[in-house]
Amino acid sequence: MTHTLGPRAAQKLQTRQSLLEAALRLTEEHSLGSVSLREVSRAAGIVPAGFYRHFPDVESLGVALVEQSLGGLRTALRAVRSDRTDSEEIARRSVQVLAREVRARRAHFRFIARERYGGMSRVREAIRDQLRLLGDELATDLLSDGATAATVLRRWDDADVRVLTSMIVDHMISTAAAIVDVPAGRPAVERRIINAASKQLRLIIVGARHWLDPT
Amino acid sequence: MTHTLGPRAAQKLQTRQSLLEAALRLTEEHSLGSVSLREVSRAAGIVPAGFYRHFPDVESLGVALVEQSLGGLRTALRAVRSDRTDSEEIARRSVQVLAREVRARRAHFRFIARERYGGMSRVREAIRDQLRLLGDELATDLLSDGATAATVLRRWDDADVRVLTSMIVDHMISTAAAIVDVPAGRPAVERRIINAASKQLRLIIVGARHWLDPT
DNA sequence: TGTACATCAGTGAACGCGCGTTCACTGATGTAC
DNA sequence: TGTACATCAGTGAACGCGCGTTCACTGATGTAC
Repeated sequence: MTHTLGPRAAQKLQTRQSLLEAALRLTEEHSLGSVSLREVSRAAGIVPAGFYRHFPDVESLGVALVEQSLGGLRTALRAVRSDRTDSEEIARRSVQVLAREVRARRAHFRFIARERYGGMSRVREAIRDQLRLLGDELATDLLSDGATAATVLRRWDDADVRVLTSMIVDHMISTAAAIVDVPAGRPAVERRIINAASKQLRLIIVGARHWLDPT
Repeated sequence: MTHTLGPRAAQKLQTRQSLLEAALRLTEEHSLGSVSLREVSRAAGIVPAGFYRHFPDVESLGVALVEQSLGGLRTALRAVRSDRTDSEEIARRSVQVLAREVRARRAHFRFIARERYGGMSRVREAIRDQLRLLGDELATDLLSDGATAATVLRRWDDADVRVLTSMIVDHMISTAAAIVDVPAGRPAVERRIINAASKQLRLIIVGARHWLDPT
């Protein structure tokens, strides 16, 4: 059985969370690579030496942050696709969920966009792994029995399906990056981006539908 | 008239170039934000104080690097599209040119991919501006008289054309980022990425062709 | 329940180091005559 | 062409500062009996 945490363990968890949140906040300005261990510790309200009780270095904290961020997104997207309708509908709603998630956890996505290519190597790796998982899950769902998309996609070979899903995932992350870059308080710009993203995703789907017989 | 540079000005230009190249080399490891003025100067073979004869700070050097990198890509792509054939052909050759450019100036593209979202704010801005120009140029070319694509695209409104071209540009940069991330000496992986990228670009084109009458 | 000892999250001081920036300088190149 | 002065790319030393890491520590929480 998982027995309740004692006060000590609970406090430790809370401090750990403070460190993660502090890093997220500091990452809005620069990338994680230029955030110092002392800065994070200070922002989390502990002394620098205390940092080592939680992570061996800032990069490891970054890896934890990736898992927290993209793990959450995966959960949210799984929920959308679970009650499945046709692929257009899934697409439209996926963008909606993405936009909602991005708004709700803007800092997390800014972090992912920042670090995806710009970050420290283990952080980049962690992101790549999580995005691969996202693509795999999407492929499974698209090929599953219930979805209408399956009737088209079942004629594709597996490699092509993965090409498609990784394109969709890429598009998702680019969209998140673009939304996150919108200066605060410019909802019109944000709406334009979301609009464009929906169109682009629909364009991908139209392309997929006509892939095997382009005329 | 532009008269030949004296030895002094020529030497200055050469040092400036050394600084840019040094920054590019150092950027293969970390992002520019965590490269120090002293590191760059050292790598370029001058004393730290000498740096200020060329740039007020590392960020400004970054902006110069963006212009050098993406300016070159724009020139190369303009050449591809100038002898125009049908859009499918343009697409295929664009990916080829991109792949060739990326191989030829790998460090430049790693830099762009790194800094696009992860970098310092003025560098990000410079990249955004250059990519917007790339998208504009592509839109102009696609709508121009000679291209077959024009017969389809002329029925689109301008905003939709820009949605399409920015999608293509995004795809291009993602592809470059992916290629650059390939560990050296894994040509098979690189070929797989280029292959996938070509398919994805073709899928975009198929989608565009059927955009106005899906079914 | 009470006691004696173990654990360990967080402390506070100390260290050596590379950083960005300043400054007065040097000496080769450039310019005016 | 030669001379006298101006320019300015690069020098070298110095500064104060925040950094990552180490260490012995404290005192609240946890555990065994």
